[in-house]
Amino acid sequence: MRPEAILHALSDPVRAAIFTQISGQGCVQACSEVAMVGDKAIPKSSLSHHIKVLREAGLIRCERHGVEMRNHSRCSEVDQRFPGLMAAILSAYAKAGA
Amino acid sequence: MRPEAILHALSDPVRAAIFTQISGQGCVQACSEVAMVGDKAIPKSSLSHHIKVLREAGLIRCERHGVEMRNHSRCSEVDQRFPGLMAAILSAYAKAGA
DNA sequence: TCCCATAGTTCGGAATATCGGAACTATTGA
DNA sequence: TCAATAGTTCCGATATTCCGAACTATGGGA
Repeated sequence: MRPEAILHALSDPVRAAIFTQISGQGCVQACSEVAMVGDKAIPKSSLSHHIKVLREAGLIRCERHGVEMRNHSRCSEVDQRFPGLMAAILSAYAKAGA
Repeated sequence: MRPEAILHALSDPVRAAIFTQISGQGCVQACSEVAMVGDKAIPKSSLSHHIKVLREAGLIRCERHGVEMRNHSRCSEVDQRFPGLMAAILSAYAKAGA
């Protein structure tokens, strides 16, 4: 879980939005449920790539449940290792988006 | 001053190291003074590019003083806009580097 | 003034990464 | 076994990054 990977993962607004969705809603979402960012549809190959980047950065964990993949946020683990980082990043995006 | 630009700028360990140097030492450093990261020399064209990325992200300000360029950290301005962000990122790198 | 040294920037091509459509794989239910 | 759903992988187009070489800008002598 390297800081550069985390920052890189979240330096893409689309991935940041996906991660916000995943960590917001009870920490579980199938990929197809995050396929819209704003009013823009994300092609599924791109979505798959984004999910992979988030996973490899250690930000989410993915489990197959039947035919779908569930994405769990790993906020608390990240926060334990890098206190305040997630919160600061997400609130920066929230502030800028507003 | 967009969060994605800040995260992108600092998602490169070399740039993060350069920024740490600039914001550490009294907030002023000529480019040539940050040309070493660890024991690795940064080619000056790359350094110039890195400085530009940091500048465009709003993380530093550059002023020409005679023949040299002085780089000032804009920590406090960034912190005012996105509280805790800089500190969290730099401390994450510090922790990971150790 | 002219030339040189110093400090950065810009150019350009090679290496690398990203995006997204099309084809593929995995799982479930009929 | 077949069809449908959910993701992944492949691959070509595009965009980014890296860095050496050439260029620009400033100041200090002779």
